[in-house]
Amino acid sequence: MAHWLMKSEPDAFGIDDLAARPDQTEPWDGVRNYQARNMMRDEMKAGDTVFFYHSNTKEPGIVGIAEVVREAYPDHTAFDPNAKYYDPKSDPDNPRWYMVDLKYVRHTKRTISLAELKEIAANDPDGPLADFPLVRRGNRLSIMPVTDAQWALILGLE
DNA sequence: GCCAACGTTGGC
DNA sequence: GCCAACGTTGGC
Repeated sequence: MAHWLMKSEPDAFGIDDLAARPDQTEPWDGVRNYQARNMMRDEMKAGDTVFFYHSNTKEPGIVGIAEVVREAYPDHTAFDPNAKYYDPKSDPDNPRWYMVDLKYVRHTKRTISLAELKEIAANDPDGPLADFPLVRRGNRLSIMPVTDAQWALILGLE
């Protein structure tokens, strides 16, 4: 089972919003980045576990865990001219954008902050977090893979 | 709110 | 196919 980290702005859709959804499940629509799309479309499998990350907030960090419950299917919001992430170049017969469904698993016991993860990476340059994209300067990927070692280390910080 | 980093667009 | 301009992300 693979692991992932997915970013969301809590002002737009946070871990509490996911927990409050019917069946605690939400389609992860609006991804308009090819690298992120490719990971969702080609690699994410049902049962994969996900660190839910809050970005663009006072204390950015990992706040919860979710699970992939539906594998990639076309993101229909790209076809809707009234949708926020409408993309006129995405054709229903040849969809450009995909989404998965995420289900809430639990909150982490505390926020595992970006600052803390960066510090660990800096103090252990050969450790599991050394090549974790999240702690790299200028990283803007909204979806990234998490190795087993990274997953275990981060969960151990709770 | 600033701004660095980076992806995308479009002219040539 | 290059690359400047532009838009977005996201930490601080």
